[in-house]
Amino acid sequence: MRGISAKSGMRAQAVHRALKRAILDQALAPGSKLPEDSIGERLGVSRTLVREALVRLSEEGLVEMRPNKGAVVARPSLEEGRDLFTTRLALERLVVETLAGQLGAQQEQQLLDHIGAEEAARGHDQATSIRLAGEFHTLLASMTGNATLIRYVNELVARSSLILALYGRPHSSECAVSEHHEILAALKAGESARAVKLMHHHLESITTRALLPKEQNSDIRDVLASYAAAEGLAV
Amino acid sequence: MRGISAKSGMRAQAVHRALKRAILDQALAPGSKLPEDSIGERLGVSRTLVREALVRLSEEGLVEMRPNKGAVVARPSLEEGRDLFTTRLALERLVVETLAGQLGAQQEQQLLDHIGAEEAARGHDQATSIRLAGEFHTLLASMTGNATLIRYVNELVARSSLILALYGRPHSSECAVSEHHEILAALKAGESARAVKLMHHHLESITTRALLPKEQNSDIRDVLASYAAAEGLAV
DNA sequence: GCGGGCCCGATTGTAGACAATAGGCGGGCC
DNA sequence: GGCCCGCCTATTGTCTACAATCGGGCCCGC
Repeated sequence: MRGISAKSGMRAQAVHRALKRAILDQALAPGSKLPEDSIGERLGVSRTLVREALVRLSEEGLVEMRPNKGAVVARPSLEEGRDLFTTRLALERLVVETLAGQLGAQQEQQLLDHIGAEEAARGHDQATSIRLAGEFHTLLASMTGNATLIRYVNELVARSSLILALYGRPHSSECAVSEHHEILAALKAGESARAVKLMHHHLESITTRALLPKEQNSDIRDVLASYAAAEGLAV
Repeated sequence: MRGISAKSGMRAQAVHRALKRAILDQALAPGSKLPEDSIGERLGVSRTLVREALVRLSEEGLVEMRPNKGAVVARPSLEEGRDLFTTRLALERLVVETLAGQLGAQQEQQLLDHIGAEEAARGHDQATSIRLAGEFHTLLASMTGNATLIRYVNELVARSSLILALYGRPHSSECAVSEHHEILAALKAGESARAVKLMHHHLESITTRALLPKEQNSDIRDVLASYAAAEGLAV
């Protein structure tokens, strides 16, 4: 079985996408080791291509390459996470400012459809729900037509998944769908300032809802308690 | 002569820096071909390392990799340039908002020193002058301590050099030093809004001073006129 | 028993060989 | 004479082999 099929030149890209998806799906959790041979063997390519993919991913901030020690899925600190959301807000602010009052009918429909899909997935498909929530933001960004902006928003949304995977509560992104709808409404109405305010509130609430619960749980005994219970150990 | 000396693991990075510097110095002009063997031979490394560096540079937007056709120094269109500056403004706005009223004495001195260096270079050393102008912005960004923000501002400043190399008038960045000084003053005074406004004006004036002279000169006859004159052709 | 240094396996770092592709050149066909 | 087609070369795409490095375990001296 060759997971990667296509012709020359596309395979490096395929490896990159495969790893990226695996990371974003949390099939590869933050901190996981990424040995070049194992990956290459599993994907049917040589270390060369795996290496290229890892370099790309490290440039995107999804993977950390430690010299002579191998690559791991990035494990951003909570502070890095907060900084990331701060930066993300600055860029998404530009997105809504650019888009306010400028959406074509087709784009509005596309956004409505997307929100519909989010509502459909809500509650019964956690993984899809989270993915769609992120894609709403990348979809908005893509409508600006600003290549640099699109690229950065994509990167930051992807990295946000890592942050939420590490520090987010379960179910924390559930109630965001209505906020997406409000943002769209403000954009349609051309109310730039309101759209910015809504986006601000939206991202802020993600960080406070999901991130702030920083109960400095660095005591390894507490951390291990639930695992111990799951294994029938330690009372 | 081995331009690259250091020990294992650092050489790929060295190649990357060498190429990046060459591009930013315009020793490698936008559009230049970047053949892997020639570069490797010149730098005393194998194509493997050159390739890794090129991949990194392409992720940073300084190099464009066309499948099976080799890499070239990126040649952003004028529209991409404008979008880039729009995005850059959004991020630098965050920089000054973050920094306003927060600068330590040591940081203020560092910025003053830098502006001093800019003034010293003004007029008689064009290349240095341009480089220092960019570094003022990366220096500001670095003081935020926001890793993501720093990284993106660095990238955009670097790419801005490409844009200015392609579309900028000579001497266009000469009068910017005083604007840097004004921004610093606003930051010291903690006047966030004024700092934002100054930064906005500063970047805007770069784009209008240097970029806007977009006299849709797509008629090849016009484009060639000056070259013809320089060669004593075509009257 | 304990600490430190050496050896060894696993993994990364780098090079060079081989395969595949693009684009130019020349020959042949209209 | 011009156009199309198939070789040919230069260059990229990918692999495999070899060298360097890290971390862990073992042995030894204390």
